[in-house]
Amino acid sequence: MGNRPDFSYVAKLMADSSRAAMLDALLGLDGLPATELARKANVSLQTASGHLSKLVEGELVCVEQHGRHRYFRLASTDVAQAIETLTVIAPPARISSLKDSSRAEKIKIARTCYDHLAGKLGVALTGAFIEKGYLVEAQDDYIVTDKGETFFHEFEIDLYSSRKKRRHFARKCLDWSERRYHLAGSLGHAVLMRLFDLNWIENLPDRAVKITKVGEKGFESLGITKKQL
Amino acid sequence: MGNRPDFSYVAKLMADSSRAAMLDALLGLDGLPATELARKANVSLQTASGHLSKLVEGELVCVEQHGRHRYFRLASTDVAQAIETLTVIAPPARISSLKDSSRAEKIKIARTCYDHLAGKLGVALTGAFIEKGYLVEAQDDYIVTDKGETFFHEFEIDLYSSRKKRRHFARKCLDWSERRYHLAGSLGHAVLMRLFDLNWIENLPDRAVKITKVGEKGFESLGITKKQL
DNA sequence: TAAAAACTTCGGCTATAATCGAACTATGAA
DNA sequence: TTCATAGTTCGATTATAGCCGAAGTTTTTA
Repeated sequence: MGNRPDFSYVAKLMADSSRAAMLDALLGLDGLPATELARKANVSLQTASGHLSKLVEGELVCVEQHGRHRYFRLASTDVAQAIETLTVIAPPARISSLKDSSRAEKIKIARTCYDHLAGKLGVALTGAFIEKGYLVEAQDDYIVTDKGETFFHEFEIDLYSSRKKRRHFARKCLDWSERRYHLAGSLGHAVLMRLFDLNWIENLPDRAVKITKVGEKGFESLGITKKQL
Repeated sequence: MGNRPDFSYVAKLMADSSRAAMLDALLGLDGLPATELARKANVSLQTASGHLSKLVEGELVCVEQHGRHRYFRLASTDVAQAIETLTVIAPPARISSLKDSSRAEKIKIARTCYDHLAGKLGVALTGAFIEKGYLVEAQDDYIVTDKGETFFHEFEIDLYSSRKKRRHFARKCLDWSERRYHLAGSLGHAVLMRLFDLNWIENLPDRAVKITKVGEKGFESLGITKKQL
């Protein structure tokens, strides 16, 4: 290898199935304690602790200490992005039961991707924003138009405080199931939070998301029909 | 894990340092025989053969048989993309010598990324195409404008035969050093080939690329100054 | 001040897989 | 038809690292 960063180091950290299960759980945005992550990965607390120190050492994960609790999070959205990009070329999950199959279907329709909306719904919503002229595409980001400023204001999303955040504002993110870009960054996060507030969507297990009755009408008002999903 | 594809399977394939060295070599676009890949990874032919069957089995790599030779390639640009995205969060290569440091610098300025141009130069060139109105951004791709059609024709790139290829035409690709998108796909490839033909750039080791004297003037005519790089 | 909870460290066991020598197959050249 | 080249398969060895039991540290609760 030349003088490029060594990607195999990161790959090694993601390669172990226990660590992968923990990273997967951490894609869920909430900071989780070691006990919870041990449970998700089906290993003892000691084993989990060892894995977590490796992930922290490798800067894939960071810790916040609150008294005797230590909450683990993904270190950056880049880590989430890397996991999603690997998922694009990963072999599809083997479907062993009817229940699995319906779950797999749901997760492709709508899910959260780290801290924003992904799946068919995420892609469709981003498409609708562009269609209506609220967003335009730029190199690595989306740009909010004047029309968009008005819209997001009416949608009760505070663009000012989103922009202030020390992170990308309207980043593009590649989706593993749709292989299309969709809105991420602090604006993507704010949109997701607003959709929960409005009760347009509800959480299902494994980061899948369900569209409520109210949501169906809401998304239709933005030009997204049920058929598209 | 829910019913998502298992990214740890792919990570495991990339985690071994011998396989990583092979994948790294294959980012260089040329199909390479097993003997060559064994040499790059510093392992015996038997070991290399074992690794390569795993990579093929995992669909990260594909083979073309020509008589007793078997040429290995990355299976898709998505694989190259996944490697590049992992590289974004990988720890920087440790710089142990002055020679390493200048090599690391060179590789950030200009290099080939799989089959197209990347690094500062790749990003700057793509930026110039957009600036001059030859390309506009779309969701996952760039679109060639009418002005662009004329330009690429004058630049002696055959858009028709690039479009015909069974692959993305003007895809976006994320760069690990610049963290910016740049032009990939068959058009990105054609541009790279044309730059070699014009003798604007020359190959250095490890996929780094050097701008020639002729190239300096050429890139300047496209509005890319040496300072930008 | 004692006990419980959250987590880490240490040590030994075990399974996985990376490695290469040796033997094998298949293609191409002399 | 014989030899060389390119590559694969098999088997034995070895190193790595994942795993948990046991014991330790620190903080909160009682």
